[in-house]
Amino acid sequence: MPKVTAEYREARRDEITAAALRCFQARGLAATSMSDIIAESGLSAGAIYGHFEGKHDIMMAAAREVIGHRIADLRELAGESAPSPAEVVTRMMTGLSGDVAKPSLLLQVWAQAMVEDGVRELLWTVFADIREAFDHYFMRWAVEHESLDEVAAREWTATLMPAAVGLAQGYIVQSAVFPAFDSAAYLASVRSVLQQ
Amino acid sequence: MPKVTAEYREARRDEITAAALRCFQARGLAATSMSDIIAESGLSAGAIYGHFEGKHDIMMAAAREVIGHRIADLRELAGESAPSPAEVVTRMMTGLSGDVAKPSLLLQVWAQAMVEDGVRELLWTVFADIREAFDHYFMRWAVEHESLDEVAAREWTATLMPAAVGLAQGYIVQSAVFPAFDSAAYLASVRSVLQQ
DNA sequence: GTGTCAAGAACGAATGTTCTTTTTTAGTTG
DNA sequence: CAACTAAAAAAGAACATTCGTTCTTGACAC
Repeated sequence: MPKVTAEYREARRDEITAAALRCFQARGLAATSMSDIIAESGLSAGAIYGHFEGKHDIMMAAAREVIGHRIADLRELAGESAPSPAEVVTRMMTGLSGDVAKPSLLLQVWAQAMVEDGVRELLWTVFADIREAFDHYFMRWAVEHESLDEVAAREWTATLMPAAVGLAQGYIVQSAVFPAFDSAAYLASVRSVLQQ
Repeated sequence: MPKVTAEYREARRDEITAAALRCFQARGLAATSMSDIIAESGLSAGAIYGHFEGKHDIMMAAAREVIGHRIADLRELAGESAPSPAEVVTRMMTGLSGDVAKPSLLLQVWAQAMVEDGVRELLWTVFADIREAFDHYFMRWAVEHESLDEVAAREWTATLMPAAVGLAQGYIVQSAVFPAFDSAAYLASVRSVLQQ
């Protein structure tokens, strides 16, 4: 029989995850040590190991936190009137600001996925979700605004998809790498190449 | 007075760098240890520290090796007849295959740049070079094929630039992350959004 | 033989994790 | 409602291991 409520435990977990995210942001995913996380959280080693199995477990929780949020943004578009491809991609990118998922953290997660199976699989499912959402919106746009039949719309969407995803990824790379990244200019550029 | 020739020393350095690159590719930049590099190179700790100051020094050499090659490709375009933006971006991406700069390694370097000043500065200079090259080709195309005057060409280029760079970065991310990445489809998609 | 190179044992510091101890908690009893 | 209890959570010292680096030794080139 537990001595604290489930809510309390979950809150503690979130606390630790948040501290870990701050460390990952500052020092990088791989370079962050347990001591760093312990110090940042203000807790002790024993406390943390009561909530997570180990460093790998914390990293996965942090990665989930970081890349999971991207989907929610896209779902919100569902209610609005059929958005153009440029609007869909724009939403994906602007949703980043103010999120836990700082671009530099996303970059860290991507790099970690090259090396760690768990992160890679997590990343695949998220990218699959994003593509599915893009596909939904693009198809609708193709039929309603480009006046294409189902077959032509499918082809049009398939052609557009890689570049649309790539533009979103480029946004993340550039905003992470360049200190004076001009977000508005990038969005304008995206609108321009995706024509409207 | 050295007992071996300068060529011998440089060859040794390259040997070590190559071994390090193999390790970085397999285990990731941050997770690779000196023991890994020592074992992979077949040399000893003493030998390696005779050629590099330390791990940081090796990482920088590897990073230079990885991202430095991107420029050479672009320079080759200079001779050919004014390439279209799509051709420029395509060249940037296709040049990756068969290079030391495997996309997954580039991703590692980008992530490392978030954390290590030396790598970040190196990355900035490379990206600046790439943009400069893009700028050169885009301007020429704007004047010769879009019949724009200098001022309009500059604006046209500025609008196109962020997306063009982003598309190239998206290619790297996708080819690194997705096991079944369809390179040809991506290139077709780029040609499509950059119209021709 | 003198001066450089390579080998690999050796070093302290830092790593992720566990273990023991102390503190806190919720539930029970008087 | 106060005191007690059993159990769980937190603290932090302690652990073996691995880290990056240095040092000592022997081998080899000129």
